[in-house]
Amino acid sequence: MRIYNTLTRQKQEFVPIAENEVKMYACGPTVYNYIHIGNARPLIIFDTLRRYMEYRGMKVTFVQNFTDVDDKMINRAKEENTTVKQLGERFIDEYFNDAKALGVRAATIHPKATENIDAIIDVIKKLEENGYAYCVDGDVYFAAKKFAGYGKLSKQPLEDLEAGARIEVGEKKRDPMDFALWKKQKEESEPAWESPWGMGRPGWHIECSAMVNKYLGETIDIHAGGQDLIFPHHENEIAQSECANGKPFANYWMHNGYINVDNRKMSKSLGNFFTVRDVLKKFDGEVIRYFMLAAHYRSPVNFSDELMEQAKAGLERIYTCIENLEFLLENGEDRPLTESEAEYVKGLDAFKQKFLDAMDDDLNTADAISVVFDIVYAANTALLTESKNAKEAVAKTLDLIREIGGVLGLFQKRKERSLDAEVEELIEKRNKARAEKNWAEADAIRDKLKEMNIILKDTPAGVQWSYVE
RNA sequence: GGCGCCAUAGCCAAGAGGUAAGGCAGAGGUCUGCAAAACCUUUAUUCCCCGGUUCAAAUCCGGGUGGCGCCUCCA
Repeated sequence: MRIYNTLTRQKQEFVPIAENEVKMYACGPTVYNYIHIGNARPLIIFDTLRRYMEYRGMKVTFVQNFTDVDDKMINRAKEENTTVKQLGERFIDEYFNDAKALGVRAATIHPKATENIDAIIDVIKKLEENGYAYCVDGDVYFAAKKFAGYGKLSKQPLEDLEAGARIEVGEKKRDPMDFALWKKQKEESEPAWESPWGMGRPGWHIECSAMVNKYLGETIDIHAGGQDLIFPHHENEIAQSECANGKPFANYWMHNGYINVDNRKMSKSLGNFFTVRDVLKKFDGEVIRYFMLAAHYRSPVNFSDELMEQAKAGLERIYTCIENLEFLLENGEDRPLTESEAEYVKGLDAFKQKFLDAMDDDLNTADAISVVFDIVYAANTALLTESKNAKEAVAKTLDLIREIGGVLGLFQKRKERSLDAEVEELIEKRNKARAEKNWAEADAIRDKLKEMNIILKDTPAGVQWSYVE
């Protein structure tokens, strides 16, 4: 598998440190609000990457943190008249609700900053020992210029960075490029922990370094996140981890592109964001997931209702096919494949290979989805027109769609397969009316069922029904 | 100012030297008692523009134009 590595700005063959084992870390959300659709993109993308690697037989340890203490948390807790702890707990719960709706599995480990203060302090201590950190009146800073590799991820020359850097009022850094590792407690009400530098809390960047180190080790395979984290967050993580451990931090850096609204980056700070929760009121989580995976993860994508409608319609084409195949399977025959069916089944293998090739090429999920449409087309032309198919041909098609879907986190929904007696009776009555060419009654019954959200289709293999919301 | 990304049909979107995938929407048709679904036909002689390299360029190089991002909390 080839992966685009931000560190080298190239697609590279992915070679894990330990054979068939992947250690992967992604920066998770700060839990002071519902996640927005822009947060959803990396969640869905890297969940898909993890699923694919597992599918290819690798053991993936995936760590995604929750930032549950920082300025935003503190401010929000004040506004809501609650504690930082309660705020964090609430939105971590809400995170899992949204993630579930998006088909995003829980990571192997979801560590919280507040539960890893010891590990964080240890890293800062190490940095101090190694001469990269200094304490000024209870605040601890990282001396960026001491690290020769500073800027290697963002490819920013240090001088140019410095020109744009600012020093906030009240900060006591020695150099504009330095950043906080530990922040002194300013008010009683702020959450704080004991440390060698007094009561305080961790800076933002250090928690990721500490958690990677604690849960995955000194060097990991993949570190992932949004492009906006490249600088300064990921740059700082590299500096902290490599200076503490004296070893490379992450071998592959993966960064997803933004979600835009009217071509402008969607972000909490611009206020032009949609929460996942809101979008879920209009569209199924699977539509969101499909939408995200229909474009390459590194390119920017616009978000709008219109685009979501398009995504929904595309997804529906696939589900219609799945439903048709399920119906065909019920009515299929247990018999050997005919020559043309055998030919068709052979073609399925080619589709699978195409899917693997797409995913191997830097997670090209857009191409991977187009393979599903290829399968849909093949099935529609080869199977749908027949009244009796060999069960094997139908089952293999369904299996392949579900297999690919399992990797993409799509196409797993199964419709309820039971009808109540009243509906069964109506369908029976309509069949009778149709046999007698009593079209008026047949249509009346069909309309009535439609009102009950049951849609009937008269197919070569018989009457097929489906339930719609 | 520094660093970087993007531009492919009405819309979305792959393709990254070998002659433009796929989806959505639209139009016409086939099938159907009528529908639905599906299928067929149709929608880019051309990939923002201008040069160059090459037998061959949407793909590589140079120069424009337009849009966006990071450099400050952000996925």
